[in-house]
Amino acid sequence: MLAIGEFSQLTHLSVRTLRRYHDAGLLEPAAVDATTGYRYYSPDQIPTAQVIHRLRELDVPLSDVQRILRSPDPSTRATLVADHLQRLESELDRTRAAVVSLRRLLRPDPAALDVELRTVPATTVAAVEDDVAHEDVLDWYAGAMAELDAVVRQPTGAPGGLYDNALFENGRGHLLVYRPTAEPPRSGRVHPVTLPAVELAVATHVGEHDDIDVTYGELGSWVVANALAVAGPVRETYLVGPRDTPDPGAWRTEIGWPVFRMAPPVPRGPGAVERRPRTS
Amino acid sequence: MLAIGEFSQLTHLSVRTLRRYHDAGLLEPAAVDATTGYRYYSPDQIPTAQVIHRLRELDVPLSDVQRILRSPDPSTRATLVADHLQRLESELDRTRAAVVSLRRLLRPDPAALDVELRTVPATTVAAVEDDVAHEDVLDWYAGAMAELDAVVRQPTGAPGGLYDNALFENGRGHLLVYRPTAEPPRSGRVHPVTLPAVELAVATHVGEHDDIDVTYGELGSWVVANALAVAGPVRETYLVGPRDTPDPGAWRTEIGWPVFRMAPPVPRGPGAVERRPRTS
DNA sequence: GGTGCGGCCTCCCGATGCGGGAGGGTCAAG
DNA sequence: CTTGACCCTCCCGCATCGGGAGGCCGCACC
Repeated sequence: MLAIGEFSQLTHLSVRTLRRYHDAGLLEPAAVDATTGYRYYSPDQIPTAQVIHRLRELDVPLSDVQRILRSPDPSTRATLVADHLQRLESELDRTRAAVVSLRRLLRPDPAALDVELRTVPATTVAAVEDDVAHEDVLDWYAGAMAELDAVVRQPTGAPGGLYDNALFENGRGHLLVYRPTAEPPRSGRVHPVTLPAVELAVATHVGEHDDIDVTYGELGSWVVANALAVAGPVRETYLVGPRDTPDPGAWRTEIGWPVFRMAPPVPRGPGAVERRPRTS
Repeated sequence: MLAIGEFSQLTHLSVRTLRRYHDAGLLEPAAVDATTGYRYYSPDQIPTAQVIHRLRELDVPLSDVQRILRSPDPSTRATLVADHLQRLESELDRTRAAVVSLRRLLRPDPAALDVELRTVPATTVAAVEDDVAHEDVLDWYAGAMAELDAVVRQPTGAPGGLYDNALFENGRGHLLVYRPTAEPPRSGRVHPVTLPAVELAVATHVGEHDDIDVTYGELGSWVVANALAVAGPVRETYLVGPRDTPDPGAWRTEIGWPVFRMAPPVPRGPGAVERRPRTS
């Protein structure tokens, strides 16, 4: 039996941390003196303590560590651990993207962005839509696009998506991906949707999506500078993407921000009702 | 001028977060209405907001973000950013090591560790020592070893180190690295030190140090199982290391834990004083 | 000019995981 | 028994984010 200080030396976990893990039910001492409250650990607990230590180094939350330790058979355990490693991978991707994006932001003199104002008529397309949380977007997108591809046989244009602004503001929002086709089918999650007519401020993003936020920002600046206001979900159109060519440098994504001309500060005739709608 | 909600849409930062960044002095709105407290942002602030967003994605603390933004010339800025990328790199290393170590811990049936009890006489060696914080250990070690190598011309044995237990318990502790030699010189930080005689429980760790903590734990179990107690700083001896061969699989590190035989629970004669010292 | 609702404000609290420190009991060498 | 290291509990602070309450503001609409 080991006092907490000795156990601390053997496991390289601080005494404080060991007490916390006890309170959290993560690593119960083999014995606790009922009168003094002294914790005593068994040498058998060293491996467990080390597993906890390593998982914490991987930023696995304590609750998940507990779940891993509680799972009795090694295969469940291995699965849970593998899930976390997966999470680490995707975090790494995110980090990589942030670095790319940051580089572009800090570049001394960025090239001016080409923005085009385009009037888009209402269109009926085959679509998949859902309310999705920010962190699930990539997975959801992959699934939805795959389903669209499987169902839509004869697309008449590039695929695209509509992304609710609330997605970024509140962490979740309404997403819609679509593929234009002559006779939009109804199958599984796929169903016909009529996209409303809008006026779009359109810019084209070149390359991977790592730094697409920068293009978003530049487009946003342009919109504001031209006395327009944002109205409704952003539209992305995937002109050239990974499905078309493996070369990321050739990818082209159109970003279209629905805009409304701000009402000029002059008296208007009774019929000329053109208001800036609420941005929802 | 943009209200906070519009600015939020353009930058993909939540309204709450924008307010926090204002309070923190990170991103001051271009104008604040004195009577209502309404924040108004200029489109020029979009790039700044995005830089903040990206830096935060890289887990740069707000205070450092502020420092980066406040630094006027781009080269200082680039240096600060590069420092953080450096930090990310080393974190990545740490993560990789944790994964390796975890794999070994979760291996179904680990091979039993060979432990040897060895009596080591007092030795005078050339040493560099210091109080070092946990996170600085690797850098300190590299510098100290380099200095030793430069000064000690004719080593008579493998290099080694003594590592205070407090290093792991409290996050900082006393470190000493040494090289045995016939006439320990005194030069710069290098000076002669007499290592006290100890009885060591010795195990050999094979390969990189990623999972050396696991070996530590197994050695610790052995020590406790054999009714010994830890006394004093751990000793590592680098029998074969990166300086000897580039093949990590051939590296050999001896871990020696100073131990004291626990006093048997029988009355002792007056001269037979053999006590378990306090572990400090 | 009034109304309604969405946007904005401030302030407080919780989660997370770690450490610092106060105040006091326990253990074992001498 | 004394002494000093060790252990206990409890409270607070850190950083960053989100939730929610309670209330003012502004703008489209009538």
